[in-house]
Amino acid sequence: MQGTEYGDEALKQAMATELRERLIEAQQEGRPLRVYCGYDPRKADLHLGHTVTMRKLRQFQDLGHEVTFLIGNFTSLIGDPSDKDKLRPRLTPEEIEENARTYAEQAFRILDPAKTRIRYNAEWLSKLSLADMIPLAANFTLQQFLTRENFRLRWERGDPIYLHETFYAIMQGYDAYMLQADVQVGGTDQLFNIVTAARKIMAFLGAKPNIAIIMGILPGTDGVVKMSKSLGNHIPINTTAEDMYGKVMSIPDFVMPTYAKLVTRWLPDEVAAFEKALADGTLHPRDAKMKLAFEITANFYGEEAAQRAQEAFVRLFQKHDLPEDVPEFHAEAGQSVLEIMVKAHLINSKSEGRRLIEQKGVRLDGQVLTDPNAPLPHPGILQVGKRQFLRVIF
RNA sequence: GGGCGGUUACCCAAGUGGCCAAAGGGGACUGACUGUAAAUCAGUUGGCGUCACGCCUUCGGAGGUUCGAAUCCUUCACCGCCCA
Repeated sequence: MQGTEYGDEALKQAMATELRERLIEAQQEGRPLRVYCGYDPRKADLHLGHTVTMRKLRQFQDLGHEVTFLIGNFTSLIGDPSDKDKLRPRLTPEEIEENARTYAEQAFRILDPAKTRIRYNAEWLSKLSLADMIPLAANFTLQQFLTRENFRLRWERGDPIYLHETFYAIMQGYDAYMLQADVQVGGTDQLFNIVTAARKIMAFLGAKPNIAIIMGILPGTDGVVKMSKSLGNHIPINTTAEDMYGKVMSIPDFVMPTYAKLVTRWLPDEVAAFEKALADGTLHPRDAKMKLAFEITANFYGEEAAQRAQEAFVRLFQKHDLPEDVPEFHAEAGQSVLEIMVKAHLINSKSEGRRLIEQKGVRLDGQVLTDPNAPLPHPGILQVGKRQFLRVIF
């Protein structure tokens, strides 16, 4: 149950007990547990936050259970209650398919492809009729939805709550039923969908309710707010080992334990030891973070790449040396610093470049440049900000 | 259907005729410092230029009033609250 977050001890105990019972039951029936988690492929690029549930699925896989990676190609057409005010462009089936493919591709950096079933919920949801929906919907009251924090807060704030958003939970419950799931994994934002909706619908349709594994939410690089691309605090999966390593190094010290729990392969004992060593000072926070960054990077890019990323990090930020590979740029003699930066896409606008120069953020071979319009005095290594380098040659 | 209120930069949010490229917070970026791209402190955060000065574009869309509009008027779109 490492990294789980039920927000209620009784619920956690109930789920733990039920999981134990279900394990015994499955064993007697000579079958593995059926575990699933659903993902809506609205965006193609995943970040670390998305991998928390995948890691939990992977653990189940490693223990020999049957894992289904459910792609919500139907639910994603309708929309997720969490972002409400943006009009979502309707994705074409081709776009959804493309997103789903890259989604699965990235997910397989964590999941074992050979042991993962991929299903699409349009397979059954698109066939439900209104007549089918009525008895399903009759399991719920508006009051139940309104007690859900997510909706309640919006209700109190006077934010819109659309009618179709209530379908979402019902559809997710139906997914669980169709997959005959023993266990459903999800983030804390899925608590209602999994515990209230899915269990109710499964029971109503005569199946055994699924057991909820509710994972904590991974904070972003700011350490506080949920990781999300639109907030700019995310660590993308499709990047480089160096970038991932560096981004992990930029998280605040206090969230290290959370990261250790949610996005490493470490066992509970190891995490506890890590936490303890940090708390009593036997592990230096910097070394702890390097260990964390190494583990996370190795997980996605392999040990070797993680090693290289770590070396690059030490060279660049601890010893202030140059990175190994510096891109080259052919400048014409007489080109100004600003022009070179724009041409090499180091900056987005000339104003941005001027600001950087004013802030002493641009260096040539270690010398701070002060005049944006002056021609580059000589070829050399141009450093823009902390981490952008360019070998300028004439 | 009626009445009232709202729509501001990456996000949240102030601004009700000129001192508004637009307060504050978050995020992001830069510098100093260091234990690191952490923490802390300071700064920057629409674009362009002949760059301590000027020009252009932006406050939901389109028109209008005015010497001058994010601010006033008309209209359209969307949202909320109350009434039906």
